[in-house]
Amino acid sequence: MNIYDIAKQCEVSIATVSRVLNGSDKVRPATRDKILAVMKENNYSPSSMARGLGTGYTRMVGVLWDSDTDSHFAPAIALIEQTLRQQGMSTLLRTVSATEDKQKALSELAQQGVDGILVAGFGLTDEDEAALYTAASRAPVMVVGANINVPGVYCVQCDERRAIAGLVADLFLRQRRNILLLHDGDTLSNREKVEGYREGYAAAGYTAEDSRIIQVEPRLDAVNTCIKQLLMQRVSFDAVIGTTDMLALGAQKALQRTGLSMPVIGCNNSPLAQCVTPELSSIDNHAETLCVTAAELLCRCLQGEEVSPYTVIPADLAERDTFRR
Amino acid sequence: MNIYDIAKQCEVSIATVSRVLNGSDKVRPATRDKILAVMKENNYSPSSMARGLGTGYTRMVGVLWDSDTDSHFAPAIALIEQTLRQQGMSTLLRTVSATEDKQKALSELAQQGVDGILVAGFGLTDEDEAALYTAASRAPVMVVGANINVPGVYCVQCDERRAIAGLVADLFLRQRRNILLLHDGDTLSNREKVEGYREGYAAAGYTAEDSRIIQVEPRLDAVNTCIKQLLMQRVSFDAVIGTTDMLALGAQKALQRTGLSMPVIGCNNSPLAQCVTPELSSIDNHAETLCVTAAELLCRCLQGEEVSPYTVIPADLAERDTFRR
DNA sequence: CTCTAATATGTAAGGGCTTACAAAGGAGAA
DNA sequence: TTCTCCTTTGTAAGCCCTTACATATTAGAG
Repeated sequence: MNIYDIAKQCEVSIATVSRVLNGSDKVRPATRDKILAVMKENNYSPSSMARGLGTGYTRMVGVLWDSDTDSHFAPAIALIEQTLRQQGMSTLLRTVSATEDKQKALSELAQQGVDGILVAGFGLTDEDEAALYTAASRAPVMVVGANINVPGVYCVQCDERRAIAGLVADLFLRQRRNILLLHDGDTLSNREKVEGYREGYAAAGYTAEDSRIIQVEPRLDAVNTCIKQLLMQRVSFDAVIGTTDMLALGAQKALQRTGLSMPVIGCNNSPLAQCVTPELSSIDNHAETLCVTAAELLCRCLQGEEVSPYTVIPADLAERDTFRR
Repeated sequence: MNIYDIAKQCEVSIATVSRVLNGSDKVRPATRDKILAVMKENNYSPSSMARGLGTGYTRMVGVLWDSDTDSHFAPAIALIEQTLRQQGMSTLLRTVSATEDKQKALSELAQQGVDGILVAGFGLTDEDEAALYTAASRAPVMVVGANINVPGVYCVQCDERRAIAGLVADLFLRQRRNILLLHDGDTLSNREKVEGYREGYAAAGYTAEDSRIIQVEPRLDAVNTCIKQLLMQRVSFDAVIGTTDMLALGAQKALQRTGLSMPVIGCNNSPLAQCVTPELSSIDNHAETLCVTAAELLCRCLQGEEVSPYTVIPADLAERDTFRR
């Protein structure tokens, strides 16, 4: 069943059918109704392929998704899909693991003919900028949760740097001066968090010590080992910030086992944080808002609207059991 | 840059270029090499739209994903995408929330022109069978985690029914005769679990009481309220099985608050289970294996291979803190 | 009842690829 | 050298739409 069949049944030309398909207003209502009726009757739906060929647009957005991210990201990707769908866009999903080549993923996605690209939940590093640039020359690229200054690349980010700086200030007020910062690698996003941490120290007139900025694998057991080692090495600390909830949680569990108690704060405010006992405090990066905003802005961009290349939304702290102590 | 440009640069016809593109063996090696070189040089990639139009295949699989599922499903969807990609297929993601019309989602997906459909993490009910049937008439449908007897619909399932029956038997051996079963609705999958539960009772010569089969919203607070109510109503139980980890976890937390301790077992063995203290026991449905198998079978099916309409893999129990007590 | 100006519809040319069929080229045999 | 018979390449007809442009219809004005 194609557009010709419909046209024939309605005794009109395919152009008229096509107009109806595209919501053109230059069709007499009676004609339109008849065509719509016949379409429905025959359960006709136009070939997205042919349409794509004709217009040059696939109405698909490629979503690049870091599959190693905290699983809290699952709802986020659903939100992205829903938002895109509301704007008439489909979601072509492409996952990338930490060990995979992000650049390759990006270029493959660009070659798939998507109209736009959304990069989400991603530990982007400097090296990825080139790939982003190339991809952006094919289709607008929207990055969630990082700040990348590349033409054609748009960013939506949550101000976690400031949030962490504020958190450090707060801890200082409570005489916590040796704050451990756990992160999971040199990504753009982590780098901002480290900056925030340093800013917090600087604002209080201190200098953050590198020995308390620790990189660790994002697995509970790795964090456990790490904390134990630090204790053995007599590295002193009186509070822990993790750049993800997973890291903070690992630390919390490790401390719990050794009978220690101190403020432990994670990032992302994932569902995990509320599931555990004691409940984990976490910096809320409003992943939902971030994702929805990103998807919406991308769609606007695709519709030819002028869109700001950088959008920030504020973060805040979800204070729970592991905060005041 | 299109196939004509490449053809011109190589001084061959587009047919030859197309043959190279499709890996036909009827091209002289020298010609092939030259064409490949020019393609690479120009960073050419064929239009998937045009290809789709030509062949009738989009090389896309529509993945229908229940966005309300436990977020443990996130890794699963990544696995699906990766498996499909290995087979040369792209993933068109479509999420559906509990309140949305699954049938509509299914038919929209079918109309998008995907070559196959994979239904995952889904609380399917009887009513969805019709939609599955319709969708299956357009493209093969693969359902993960349910057993649906509809032509054109393939299923891959984990034998949770048997696993739960076994679990109940085990609890009986430990003199637990009043096992609470928490589920989150009348889905095909839950129904099987309930059946398993009943089977377990029956095998021991008892009859399961409906008063201990409780439906509850899949939220921690709802479960908490539910358990409290049950205790107030003096419904006696000496063990809890949840059809998801979330449910079991909610029960565990509620019991903990009231100072009670008994075996609590969830389903799905999500990462959550190991993150909490005490660690949650869970029936492992091997979601990863399930997903990979489903994706692979679907691809085989798309390649015209004969595929069994129903595949089962065994479940087993991850025994943790909340099991032996 | 014309004539003009909208408005509604039709025609046909792409868009970039696949593929059946036709044609040309080359190798080996006679 | 000429004649088959493969092998390699080319031609052209789709695939199903969109859309610029041409044409037909209609409404309103005169």
